[in-house]
Amino acid sequence: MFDAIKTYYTRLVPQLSQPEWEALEKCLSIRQFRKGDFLVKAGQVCKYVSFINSGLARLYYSIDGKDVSTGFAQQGDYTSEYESFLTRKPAAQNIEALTEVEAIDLGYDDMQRLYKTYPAYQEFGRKISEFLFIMLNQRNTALLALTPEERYTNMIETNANLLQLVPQYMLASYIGVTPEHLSRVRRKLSAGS
Amino acid sequence: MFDAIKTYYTRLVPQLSQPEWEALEKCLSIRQFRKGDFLVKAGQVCKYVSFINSGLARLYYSIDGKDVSTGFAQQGDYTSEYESFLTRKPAAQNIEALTEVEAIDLGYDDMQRLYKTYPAYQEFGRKISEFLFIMLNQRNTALLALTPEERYTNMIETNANLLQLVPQYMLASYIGVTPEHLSRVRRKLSAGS
DNA sequence: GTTCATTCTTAACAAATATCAACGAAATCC
DNA sequence: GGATTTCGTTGATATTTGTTAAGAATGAAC
Repeated sequence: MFDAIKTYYTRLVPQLSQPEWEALEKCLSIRQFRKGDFLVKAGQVCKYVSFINSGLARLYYSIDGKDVSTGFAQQGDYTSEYESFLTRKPAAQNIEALTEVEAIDLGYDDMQRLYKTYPAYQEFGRKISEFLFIMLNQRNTALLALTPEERYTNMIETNANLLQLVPQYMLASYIGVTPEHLSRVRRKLSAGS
Repeated sequence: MFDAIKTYYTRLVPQLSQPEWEALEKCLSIRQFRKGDFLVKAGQVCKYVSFINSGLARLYYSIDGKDVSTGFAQQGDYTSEYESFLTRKPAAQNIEALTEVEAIDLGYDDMQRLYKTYPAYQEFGRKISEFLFIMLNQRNTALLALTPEERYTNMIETNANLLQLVPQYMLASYIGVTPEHLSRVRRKLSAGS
């Protein structure tokens, strides 16, 4: 049931003991989502960090009626509106299931209790936060330092599988342009090669 | 000598014991910078997290010969090219002293040793990482959801002191526009009020 | 297999912002 | 306190990207 998530934890904190793992396991619960369902709705507090056991979800802002995607979570990834989760304030972003999704949730109170009781989970929490910081920072760097065209070719190289799974207009906003403009970028790229 | 930084730590981890504090204190060292000096140079690995004991520093990318400021650290703030510090890879950003700066450094190896030895520092590291994530996420949200004008007025309200201390062209890139454009934004604002 | 909705592409036009260049003001340095 | 550099403003123009609208392609539903 929780094999995949256990692998995830032991990769970050290899010395996790059996009792520690069991304490965590007791806190985990499974939620099922259908395509189009929301794991998190903007405006509501994000109550969980969710491990994606299967399926695909996206994280996005809804601004002036337009979506701006900021990330995608696949099987084996963690996802959360982490700022909301940490601050207990309403989420600015939505998390939506792009396919059927099975998520393994860990709630805020349980997480704080694990932190208090087991130093190993402090370490896990630190490493997760560091990881999320690095991801966000890399995305920022790319948005600042690269052109839309470079960000798109980058994506082809590093996230080829997402190009298959995600509609192009979602990738467009992730890359930081309109769908129309991404279409132009693609045409230009295919002409020049 | 280390009063300010001790306050900083005990605010994040109130239960810090005397031996724990002393273990940290042994790792701290002070560096002095003159205006224009670099605390961190892009291309080199960032070796420290630095507490600003006095003065003002800025964090910025240098892209195509142009600066893009991403943050400012004042007295009482921590600063670091944190992605480089965590990953031990060359920094993408510079940290530059905008005034004389006195910084209290904590090195990577010492930090890892503190993490290993004292759970309290795991907790500190977690909270710092969470904080940095939230800061970065808020900046992202502002860049996505607000106009340059809104970001500027926001800054007036929340960071009034920085407007005094930092040249306008650095604020411009922080806000995400050219200095010329910020100048026009300001003119428009003063006309309309 | 036809219909309907969704997605992608294309083109013409519009808007926001950048670039370039010049000038004036302010601060800094001998 | 004059000279020099740095900084901020302004205007003309250029570029990038967004907007709107239409149609083509794709895929799902019946």
